Amino acid sequence: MASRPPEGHRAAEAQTPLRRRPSQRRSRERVERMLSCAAEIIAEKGSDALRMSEVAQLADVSIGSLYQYFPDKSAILRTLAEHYNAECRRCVEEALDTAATMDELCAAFAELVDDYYGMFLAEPVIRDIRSGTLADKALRDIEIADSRANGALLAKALQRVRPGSDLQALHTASFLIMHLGEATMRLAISLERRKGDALVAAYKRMALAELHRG
Amino acid sequence: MASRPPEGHRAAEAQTPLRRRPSQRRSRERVERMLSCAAEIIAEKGSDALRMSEVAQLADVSIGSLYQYFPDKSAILRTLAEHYNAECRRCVEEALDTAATMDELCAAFAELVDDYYGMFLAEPVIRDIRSGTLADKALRDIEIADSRANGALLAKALQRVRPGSDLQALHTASFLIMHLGEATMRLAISLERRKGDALVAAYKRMALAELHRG
DNA sequence: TCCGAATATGAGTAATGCTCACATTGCAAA
DNA sequence: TTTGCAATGTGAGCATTACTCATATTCGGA
Repeated sequence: MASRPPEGHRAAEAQTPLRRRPSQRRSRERVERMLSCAAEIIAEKGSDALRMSEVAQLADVSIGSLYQYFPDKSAILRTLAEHYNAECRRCVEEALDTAATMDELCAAFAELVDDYYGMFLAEPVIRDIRSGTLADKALRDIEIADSRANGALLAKALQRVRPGSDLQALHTASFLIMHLGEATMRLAISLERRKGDALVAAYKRMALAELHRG
Repeated sequence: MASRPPEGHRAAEAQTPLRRRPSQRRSRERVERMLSCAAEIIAEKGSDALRMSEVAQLADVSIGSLYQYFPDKSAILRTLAEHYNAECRRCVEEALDTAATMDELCAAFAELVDDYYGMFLAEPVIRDIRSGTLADKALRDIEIADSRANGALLAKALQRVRPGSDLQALHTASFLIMHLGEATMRLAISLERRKGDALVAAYKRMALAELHRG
């Protein structure tokens, strides 16, 4: 057949969900358009209602072109998810990296939780993609990897602030705290606002207590 | 095997997902067969790979008959989920209702977590249906309702053991603890065994600390 | 200007959830 | 027993949708 995926240059290259890497400007812009149109549709109707044909139509692109770059529907969701996760990770890193004492770290974490919650409330696409309303194994794996990455950042900060802790235990606890944070957000946004707020507050208390204990 | 969902006697009975209630013996047995065959397929290949045509074939029933009772595919999953949830709820109730002191309650809770984890590990159908690998809004709602019900049981026990607490806060915390317990299980079973065990242990510590604090 | 590679196209295929018009069976009253 | 109606059973076929592929077009550089 054709020359297929970008003949792997570096072995370590994380596999892009893209089937074909757009090299010319035209195609790069088209891929951008496909993604933003997909996000638009998700924001409006939810990812369950995402139809490949509709993405193509809205992006003014043929279905064939869509599949030229995205091997399947899930690849679009994955690309969007990874995009948003990378953004969030930067926030987490920035928030936690500056804390020098335990108290500062706890304050930073508390603020981070609120920011995260605010983002879930404000961003329909994030809300939808992470809402677990997805039948996508790959998406779940991405989410777990994201929790793990955020957990690593938290563990690093904890170790800096209170050295000498058991590293293994630190990573486990941090991973869990981050993952349960996401679970809490997902649950909270599916409830009426007041109850959601209360849940997030309860989670914050629980997580902070765990941080203090170590 | 079992005798169907509780034949709705009370008006408050939640609406069965069944489209039509089988009244004659033949049809009752057929519906049983449909459900157990569906469970069998899920155990073998996962609910993603569940095909209505395959359920019908395995249960030796026509597709038309399947749809005579289950309005759609999701209804099968919902029925199974509610069945398992009811079973679990009975365990939770039994475990928590006998505790008379705070220490007893904590011990009961700790044992409950282990039992729950064991069940997730042992039951492929539960594992699959609750694994979030589902694109089903209705399923999510059922799961949330389940957390809420289990949370109510925990709140009741807490109030008995340590009266005079803020009821509202108690319910919020209990709901969250139960829901995060499920989130932890789901995460744990998708990891290698050792790491899963460590996560569950970490969750247990966190939850017990929260119980003690109140 | 011209060629090979990159890119674009959309009619067509396959898989599958679900419907519906009709057939069969069970039950009870006549 | 017969009869009639409701409950139950059937499966060919419809509708939707993810995805393919043979072909056409465009781009970039020689």
